Amino acid sequence: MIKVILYEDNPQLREGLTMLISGSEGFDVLAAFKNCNNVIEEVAAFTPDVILMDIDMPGVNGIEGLKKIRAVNTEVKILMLTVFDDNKNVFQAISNGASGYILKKTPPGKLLEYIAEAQTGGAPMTTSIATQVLKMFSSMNNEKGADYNLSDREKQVLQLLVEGYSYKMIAAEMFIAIDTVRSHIKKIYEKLHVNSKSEAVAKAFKDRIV
Amino acid sequence: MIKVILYEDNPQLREGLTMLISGSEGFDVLAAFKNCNNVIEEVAAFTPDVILMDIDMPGVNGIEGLKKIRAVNTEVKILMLTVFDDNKNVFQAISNGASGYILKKTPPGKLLEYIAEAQTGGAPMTTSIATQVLKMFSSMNNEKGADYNLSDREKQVLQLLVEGYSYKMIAAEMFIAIDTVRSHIKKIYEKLHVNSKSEAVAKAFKDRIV
DNA sequence: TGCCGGTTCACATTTTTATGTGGTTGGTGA
DNA sequence: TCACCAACCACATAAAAATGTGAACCGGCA
Repeated sequence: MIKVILYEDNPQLREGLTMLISGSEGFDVLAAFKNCNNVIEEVAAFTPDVILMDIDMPGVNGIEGLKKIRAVNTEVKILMLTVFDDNKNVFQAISNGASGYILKKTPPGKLLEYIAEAQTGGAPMTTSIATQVLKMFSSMNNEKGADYNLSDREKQVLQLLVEGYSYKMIAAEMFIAIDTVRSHIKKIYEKLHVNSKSEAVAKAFKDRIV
Repeated sequence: MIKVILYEDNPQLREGLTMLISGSEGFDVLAAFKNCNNVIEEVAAFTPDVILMDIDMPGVNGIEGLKKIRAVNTEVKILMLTVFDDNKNVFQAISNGASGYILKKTPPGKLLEYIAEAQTGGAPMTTSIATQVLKMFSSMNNEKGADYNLSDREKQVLQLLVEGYSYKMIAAEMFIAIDTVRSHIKKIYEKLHVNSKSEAVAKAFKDRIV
């Protein structure tokens, strides 16, 4: 028996979901609330397996509710429920430890399936959500394009600079003279269009050269 | 009719998948290859809707194949296929524009469903993969914890350091004497446990102080 | 009230960086 | 073969940064 509690401000939907879930074999709705004002106490009292959390609620919204719960409980599964596959909310939800993110228009059968998946540790999401998540990821990491034509040796020097090595230490590490380190760094600065160590380090981080 | 091409080095699996997919209503396997050596030409020649790409292939592996395709074609759907829900590969795949990521042990029915979902723009993934993706996301954004008790003024100085300002420029920017800048920076170094500008900058980036 | 931390400034010294101007070697490609 | 460039090294000088010591002012807090 999977124990569920429910946060949803719309009375019709709250009733509907409760009936749907409680009426299904293997599921039980312990309680349903119309806001997150006492979410911590309620979760502690009912110890549910899965929480269905509407995002668009007046007062304390679902994301806030999620944060509150996760601050004290990292175990319980929390499924975020929303009408929109809104970019910002998706990001907020999953970076705050939501177990899954599903649309309200999900058909009843799928919904139950998702709850069950969440309970066993899966991360159910509708494919439209998954698409968003993937897009966010790929937009985040792809832009490493410019490597500024740094040579291998120059990259190595830059790497050590980033790790806080002084010229002397780099020379020792790379078995070359300190003056050679200097000339490498001079070239690096030219290629990166900077003129100080810290700028080079910052640029290395920003442009993900390292 | 969904047009599929297939990259898989294992002959049995290649044959099996081909038969499964081609034998299903609405699906057709145009071709199946055992490596990615000519992936660009092949994709251009067959113009498939969906590509099934094994990750663990000798020679040019699936991730490389993915990159090659995405370099010239951002439209075709590419489903990555693997035996492991390996963290690094998942990350690599989705940040390089994979349309979905599924395990080989996925049952045949589900597999066809996933291909169809991919074709219509969804992002199919098994729940175990989705869990990984979510974990990656939340681990990425949550850790800003340590702010090292920097005072407001110290944060401001650090901010300017990161942007490549010299002591002199910081003094001018903040309307204080250069010696004051020095003492701020000294304190910053103490709090961050570093002893050079570039280390401080690197730490600021790593720990997301800025 | 006295102490603490943040902020401000000053002076002095050493170390590190930045810049300039050279040079040698070895491999690559026209 | 010759030009080019990465990688190596040297010497010199100016600028910047790191370190040390000391001190004044202010606000909050015990």
